[in-house]
Amino acid sequence: MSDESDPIEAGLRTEGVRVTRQRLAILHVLREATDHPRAEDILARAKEQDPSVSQATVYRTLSVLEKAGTVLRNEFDGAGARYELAEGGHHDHLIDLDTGAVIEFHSDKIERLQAEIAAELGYEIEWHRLELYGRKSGRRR
Amino acid sequence: MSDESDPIEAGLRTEGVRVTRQRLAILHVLREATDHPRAEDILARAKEQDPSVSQATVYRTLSVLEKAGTVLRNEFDGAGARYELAEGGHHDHLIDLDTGAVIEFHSDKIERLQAEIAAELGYEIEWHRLELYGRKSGRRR
DNA sequence: AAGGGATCTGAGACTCATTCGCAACTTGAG
DNA sequence: CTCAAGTTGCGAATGAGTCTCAGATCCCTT
Repeated sequence: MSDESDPIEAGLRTEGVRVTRQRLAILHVLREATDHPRAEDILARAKEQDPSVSQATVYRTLSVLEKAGTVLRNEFDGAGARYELAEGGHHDHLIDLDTGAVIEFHSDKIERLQAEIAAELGYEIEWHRLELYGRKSGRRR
Repeated sequence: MSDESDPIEAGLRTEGVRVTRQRLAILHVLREATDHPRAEDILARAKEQDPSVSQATVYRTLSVLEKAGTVLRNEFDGAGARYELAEGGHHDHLIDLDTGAVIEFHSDKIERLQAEIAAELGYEIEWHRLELYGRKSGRRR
């Protein structure tokens, strides 16, 4: 069941993170997810695969994976954190205020400007968070 | 004690928001604040001026003032919201990871780029959140 | 200046996401 | 295969923020 050729799994093992059944289930959920699920959703989906997964473990695992750099935590709306796998490079988010859909985007220009601004203020950016909240053009509010 | 010539106060009154002793105390705290205080801090400081102010009222008032556009709510670190008066135009934040200091900045260029990107995706931005987390240049991590 | 109804407020109960404590169970190095 | 260290499930605990409700206050009206 455990695919030793999996790069994420191997990476975790290398970092001394134990790869348990529950963690694999949660990782699997994140891989399949096309949305940015909340802990609650992740728990529900992980249970389908392994009913023994508990809420506490979901939170603990997400925390472990976040520290390992495998998972990213977002807080779009203030109704609980939403998670995504960190694969595929850095990106920011555009949240559709009408549907709640989350669109990922990336702009080197903006990244560069951010670094410039920080430099002007005498800082070096460690990380940043950019979220755009908007509606499809031409929609009545 | 109530200064009728105060623009914020007058504005609220005009919008049908009642100006109470407690609300004035909270408003006063926000005016004096140079940091971006949390609800907890605001409560403590407001109590110095008017001991009758309660936690519930702080939250309710901040919510009322936010809706009125008088106050801005931020969530920098995930340890509770931090507030600031909305006067002085839009700006973004740079958070010093070493000291926790919050530096305000504004860049028309970035704002323009954000709008462009959103437009390309078929969206119009309603509002956005940009936070840079960094350290003073040349500091060892 | 006085009346009075809608709006506010304080206190404490309550919600909800997230974290903890601990005994039992797994993982993985040797 | 063994066993210490790392994990897990459960349920209790936490903490920011919200709600309920009776009493207090604001401020429009007269």
